[in-house]
Amino acid sequence: MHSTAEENYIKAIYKLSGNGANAVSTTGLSDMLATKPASVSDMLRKLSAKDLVHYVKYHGVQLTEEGQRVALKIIRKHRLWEVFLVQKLNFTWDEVHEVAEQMEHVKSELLVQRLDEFLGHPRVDPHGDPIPTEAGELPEMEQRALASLEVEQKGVVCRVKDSQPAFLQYLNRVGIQIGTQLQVVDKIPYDNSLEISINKNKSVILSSDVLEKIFVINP
Amino acid sequence: MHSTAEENYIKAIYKLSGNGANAVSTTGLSDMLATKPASVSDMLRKLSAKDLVHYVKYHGVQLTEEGQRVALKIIRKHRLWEVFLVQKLNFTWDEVHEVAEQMEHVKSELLVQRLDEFLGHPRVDPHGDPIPTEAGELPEMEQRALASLEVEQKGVVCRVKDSQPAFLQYLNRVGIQIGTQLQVVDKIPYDNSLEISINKNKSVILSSDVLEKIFVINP
DNA sequence: ATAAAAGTTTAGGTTTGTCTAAATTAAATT
DNA sequence: AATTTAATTTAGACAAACCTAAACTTTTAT
Repeated sequence: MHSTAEENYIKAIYKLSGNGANAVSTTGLSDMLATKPASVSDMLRKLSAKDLVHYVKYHGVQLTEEGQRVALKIIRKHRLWEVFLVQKLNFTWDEVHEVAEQMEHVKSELLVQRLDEFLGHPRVDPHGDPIPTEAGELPEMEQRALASLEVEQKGVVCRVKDSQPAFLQYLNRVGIQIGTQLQVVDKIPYDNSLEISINKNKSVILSSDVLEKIFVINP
Repeated sequence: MHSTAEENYIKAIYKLSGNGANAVSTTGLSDMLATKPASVSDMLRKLSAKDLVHYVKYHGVQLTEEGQRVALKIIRKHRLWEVFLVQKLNFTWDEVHEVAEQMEHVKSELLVQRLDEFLGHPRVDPHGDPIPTEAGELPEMEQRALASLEVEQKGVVCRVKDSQPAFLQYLNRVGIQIGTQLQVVDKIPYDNSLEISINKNKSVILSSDVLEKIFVINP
C-alpha cells in the first residue's frame, strides 16, 4: 500500500499535470504541497522506484499508468466523501474539502463500493467535479468557463474549480451555487471583468480570476 | 493535535486499564499494540511530557483526566463509525473494526456531531459496546457474562467483548448475534463449559473463554 | 536474604518524510 | 556564445516511531 504522503504527491501530480497529460515541475509540486523543492526531489525518486511516475531529473515528472490509476482512486474517494458530507451530514460546500482530504486515505475497497451505492452512484461532487468510476473512467462533461461568455449569453453554473473555503464563501455571499442561472450583462474590457446577473435578480461584477473558476452549461 | 500513534497508545491504555481505573504495564501495551516494550517506554515518556498520562518508570502508566477525555473521544468516533458502517453501508459486525480503526483518527468536531445526529444518537455500537456521549460520559448498562449463568437461566445477548473477525465469524456460525435468546441447558464442571440453547432452537457447547466474552441481560 | 528470572529502560540504529545549505544543471539574457 | 539567473538535485540533519542489544529495576524463588 501507499503512504498518505505518497498519495498526496500522486494526487498533486495528477492535478498539476491537467489530469495526467503534461509533465510537472518540482517547484510546482512544492508550491502545491507546501513543502520545499528538495523534499519533492526525494519523494520523486521514491515514487519512480515504485513505478508510479516517470521521472527524468531536471525535466519533470508524469504519472505512469499505474500512477494514474492510483490518482483516480484517491480522487474518487475524496469526491464520494464530499457528496456524503453534503447530502447526508448537511455540510456546506465550503466545509467539505478539509475533511474529505482525511477520509480519502482510508483504505477499504468495500467501503468505497458501499459508499458509492449508498449515495446512489453520484456523478459529480458538491463542486460539480466529476467522480471517477470504479473502472477508473473520468467522464468530463461539456462545459465552459464563465469568462468565455459574451454579453447577453446565458449559462447555468455546473462546476467551480476551486475548493478553498474562502472562494466558496465568496460565492455564497454573491449568491452563486451549482444550478444558479447567470447572464452576462456587460463586459469591462479594461480588466476583462464581467457584470453578471444572478438568477435574473441582482447583478454583480466578477473579476477575471473568478470568471475562470466558474463553469456553465447551455451557453 | 495528537498523532495517530499517540491516539492508539491512549486508546490501548484506556482499554487495558479497565476504563482508566488501574495502572497498565509496558509489556501489556506492547502486546496490545504489537510493538516492542522499548518502543512503549519511548512513547510513554512522550505522552507524559504532554500530560496525557501519569508515568512512573518501572511502575506503569495511567491516563490523566485529559488523557481520559482524549480516549473517550476516540472511542466515541470509533463506535459511531461502526454503527454507520453496519446500519448505512450494510457491513457485517465482523467487517467493521478494521475500517473504523482508520476512520476514528479523522479530525473534525463537526463531523462527529453530524454523524451522531445522522445516526440518531445511537447508544451502542454493533457489538453492544456503549458509545461515549459528546460530554464524555460512558453509560454502562446492567449486564452479566454468559459464564455466570446457572443451569436453566435465560438471557438475551446484548454485547460481545471481542471485535476480532475470527471470533465474530464463529458467533455467526453458531447463530449468536445481538438480541439472540439463550438458555443454559447444562453445565460441564470439567472445564466450565456450558451447553446453551440458542433461540429455543438448536443447542451448542461454548467454552469458558467464549462464555466470558458474551454478555446478556434479563438473567 | 540473596540469586535468578522477569520486566523495563537506555543507548544506539533504521525508515519516512521533512528541512537547510551547497552543488549542479537548465534557461534566459546580453 | 558566454554569462547570469533560476530551477533542481545532492549532502547532511532532524523528528517521529519504530527496532535490537545491553543495562538496569523489580519480583520471585530458593
